[in-house]
Amino acid sequence: MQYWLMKSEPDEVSIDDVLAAPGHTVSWFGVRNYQARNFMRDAMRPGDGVLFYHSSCAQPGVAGLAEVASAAYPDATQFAAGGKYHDPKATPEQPRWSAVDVRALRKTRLLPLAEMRTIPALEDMLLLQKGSRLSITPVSAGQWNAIVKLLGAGAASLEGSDPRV
DNA sequence: GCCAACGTTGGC
DNA sequence: GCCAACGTTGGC
Repeated sequence: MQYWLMKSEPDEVSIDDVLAAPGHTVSWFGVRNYQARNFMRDAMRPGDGVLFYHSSCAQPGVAGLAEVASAAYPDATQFAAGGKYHDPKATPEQPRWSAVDVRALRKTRLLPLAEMRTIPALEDMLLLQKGSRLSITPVSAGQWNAIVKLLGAGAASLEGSDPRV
């Protein structure tokens, strides 16, 4: 079991959007960074915990808890000629980009980026490192537990009695 | 809108 | 393999 932080622009896909989707699940497509792709393709497993982070918005920060809901599969948008995510060098035989399904578990209070920066237990988070821009980053168990604690009782564990919405 | 920082591309 | 140019990210 591993933990991840995944960034989404709420104008595109917010935690509310995922909770409103069928099965509270969406396909995480459109990643076009090799490091982020490698995390999805090589390291993510169904059931991994996900901090759902809102980026490029007025109030950047962790907005909810989610989980990885599938193994990685080829991102279909890479094959769509004329589409925003088209990659002319990708073919169905030799796909370049991967996606996973992500299921929202619950919306939390917003944990602002500025607050995260003040918490000693989080100082090593990749998200907080200078110049870090990766849209998917691994989160340690200690960082996960510290954040879940900050977000309040009931969020303490993904394996809890009923953490789902 | 600004701009620092990073990733990718492509000429050489 | 180097590195300049360009594009993107994302906080502020």
